[in-house]
Order: sequence, then structure tokens, then C-alpha cells
Amino acid sequence: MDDKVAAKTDQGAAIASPRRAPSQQRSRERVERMLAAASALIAEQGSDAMRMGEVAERAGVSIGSLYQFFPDKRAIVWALAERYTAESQACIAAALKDVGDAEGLKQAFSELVDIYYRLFLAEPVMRDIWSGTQADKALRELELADSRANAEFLVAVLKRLHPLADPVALETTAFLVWQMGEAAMRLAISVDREEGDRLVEIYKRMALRELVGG
Amino acid sequence: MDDKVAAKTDQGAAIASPRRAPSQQRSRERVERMLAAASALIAEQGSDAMRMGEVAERAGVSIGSLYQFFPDKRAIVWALAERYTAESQACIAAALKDVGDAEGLKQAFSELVDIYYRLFLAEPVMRDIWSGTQADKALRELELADSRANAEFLVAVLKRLHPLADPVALETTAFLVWQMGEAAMRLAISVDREEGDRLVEIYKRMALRELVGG
DNA sequence: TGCAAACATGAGGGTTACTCATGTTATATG
DNA sequence: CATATAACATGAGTAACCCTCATGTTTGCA
Repeated sequence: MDDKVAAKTDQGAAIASPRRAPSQQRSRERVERMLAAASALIAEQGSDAMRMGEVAERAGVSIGSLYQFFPDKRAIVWALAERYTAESQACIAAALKDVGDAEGLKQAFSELVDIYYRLFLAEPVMRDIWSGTQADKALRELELADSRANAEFLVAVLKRLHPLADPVALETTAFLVWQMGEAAMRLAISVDREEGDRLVEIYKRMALRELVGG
Repeated sequence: MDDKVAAKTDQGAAIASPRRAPSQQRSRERVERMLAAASALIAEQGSDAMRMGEVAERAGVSIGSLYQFFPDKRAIVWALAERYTAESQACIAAALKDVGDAEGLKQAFSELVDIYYRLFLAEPVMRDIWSGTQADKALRELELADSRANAEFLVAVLKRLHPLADPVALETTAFLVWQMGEAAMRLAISVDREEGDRLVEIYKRMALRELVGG
């Protein structure tokens, strides 16, 4: 990812200065078109190859308008990423909400992993964003924060199942299990489908053994 | 990472056309200086912020000489990465060579993880390369190939310990365990040291449960 | 109706990776 | 030793990119 400007400021970690939020009907629609164009381009070529000029052209706006609402290229990717995280967070909360015993956790967790796996397989944009994540410090931090938030739902369940366990240990375990899940997903979608399926199953087994005990 | 040229060729995945390998004493020394300069710059600012002009300047060569031996920026990172992989592969082979029973595997695996963890903590260049790995398809493939090769050492041990198990399943398991190890490392070094240590311990436990059985 | 704020525009600035024509040094060959 | 050829060295120049900003247009409101 390009970062001629970011590199000058703070090793690429700094979040760019915010821009005006669209307040008129017209500009809200235009911003939607920009995001849609960016999403399509990322799906086609990846966020690295996405050109700001191309985004503007495909959205039917000028390059200047793009920068009216997004401080830099990464902000567009960030905006798309935030939508996904908000969406999936709700999904996770729903899936783990009513889990009461070990068997329930097994079921819910397994389903959750399947949903995520299918999501990763189906959404090239999500895939690209969470891959590129590693190279972009701001995005990486968003992902880590997101991961911790998601792990919290797991922690809530674990505390119910293991009331006597050390809370810090549960927290760390949930965090690791979650992060490894994302790593397993990234791996699974980058190999052929058959091996990917097997990898996901093994991940499930490992994770559940840790979560509900041997 | 910049890839104005790479993007034009093949979505950034293509490996750039090779350049002349240094055949004279003088140029071999110069190439070494280039790699050393690149390594230092990556350690200081990360490979993304590394400028080709700066590499050339610090190595005491012209920008043209740099491109005489490296087809593009990524090739320099790749060359450094290859050195690390070769080094660590030998280390892994040695550690797992004489493992004969479950207890031996536990010991050897635990030590291996510790070595890797310390290596990641101590070597900013390695850290940067394996983080940026996700964004660069060619590097990602190098890492995957490397990971499979490393997993093979594990497979050899597993086949001795579980002679009746399905070889394909063992292969997949070893591959996943290894990749998750790298993910755990990346995670562990990106949080504070205390939590990182805990994460590594939990990973060990999860991995060994899968490798040697409940 | 008029005014201020929000919005729209695209030529151009600045930075970067990489090329290539030209010059220099090493090595092979008679 | 002379000379030809291949390897190496150079750095100004090219193209591509991200992003700015001066200028013009539209919208909301008193």
C-alpha cells in the first residue's frame, strides 16, 4: 500500500486527519457511490492495486470530491472494514448470547466458524482487507480491537462455564482462540477448497478442546 | 508497499524478471552492502518506508547499481527473507530430528517455540518481513511454501508417534499447527510482553494437545 | 433575495520506483 | 601485451501515483 504521506508523519501508524462528513442528501449519495466503487475495485484487483483516480471515475465524481470526504486512500478501506466489523459483531453476539453449557458452546462455536468461513470465501473485499491488515498499522489496530471485542463475547460464555477459572487466563485464551480462527480462515481460503475445509475442522477441534476442556 | 509496476504485470503476484547475479568479487561485496543497508533501514522504519534511493546511498552505490542486481524493491525484501528461512529451517530440522516419543516431542516443540519467539522479539527485520508477508502475494507464497516445508519435519515425527493415523490428516494438522504458531508469534510480539508470554504458553498447550493427543 | 456554508472540480505539486544511454572496469583470447 | 567482449557502474530522466488547493457551483436559511 502506498503511504508517501503516512510515512512522513508517523511510520504509517497515524490516522489521517478527518474530513467533512456529508450533511446533504446529494453528497451522502455520492459518498455511497464512492464506497461502492472502491468495494468493486478491491474485489477485482485488491486494495493495493486500487487507484484513487479509478475510484473517482467509477463513482462518477472528481478526484477532489473523493478527498472531500476521505482524508486518504486508507480511510476508504477503513470505512469499508468498519461496516464489516459492525455487521459481524452483531452476528457473533447473537450466536453466543444464550449459550449455557458445554454442548451449547460446541454447537454455537462450530456454527459461528462455519459462518465466518463462508463469509471469507464469498466476500473478496473482506478477504483483502483482513489480509492487507497486517501491513497497515492503523488497520491492524482496528482488527486487534475488533478481535478483543469479539473475544469478550466468548469470555462471557467461558465465565459461565468455568466460574472458578482465572478471569485473566480466560480472557487471554479467548483472544488467542479468536485470532487463531482468523489466521485459520486466511489460510483456509488461500489453499484449495478441500484442504481448506479440513483445516477449518481441525481448528474447530483444537479451539473447542481449549474452550470446553479436554 | 509500492507496486506501480507490479500492479501492471499480474496483480502484484508475479515475481519480477531476474537480474544478473554478481560474478565478480567487487560486485559480490557491493551486493552484500546493499542487503546490509536494506536490513538496517527495515529495522529502523519498516520495509514499507524503506526508499530505494536511501538503500543505494547508505550502501555507497548508485541507484542504477541497485537495480543491476535486484529487479525491484520486493526482491530485496525477498532476498533477506530467504536468508532467514534457510537459517531457521536448519534449526527446526535439528530440533526435531531425534524425537522418538511423546515426551520428547513435548520438550522439543516447546523449546522450538521459545526459540522462534525470542527470534521474533529480537529481529525487527524478520518481524517486518513476516508481517508484510500478508500483503505481498509472492512473499506470502514463499512463507506458505516455507511453512509446509517446516511442517514436514513435524509430520515425520508424527508418523513415528502415530503410525496408524491417516497421513493426509497428519499433514494437514502439522501445517495448521505451524501456521497458527506463526500467527501466535505475530500476535504475541504486537501486545505487551506479559500478555505475549501468556499467549505463547497457551498456544503451546493447544498445539501439543493436538500433536500428541489429549 | 442574498449570503454563508457545504460541496464540486481538475490541473498541478511533490514523491517515488524504476529505466536506459553512456561510461568504466574486469576477464577471456590471440 | 593488445584488444575485444562481457560485466559492472552511473545518475539524470520517465512515468505513475497520491494528494492539494484555488476557483467555481449548489444548497440551506434568515
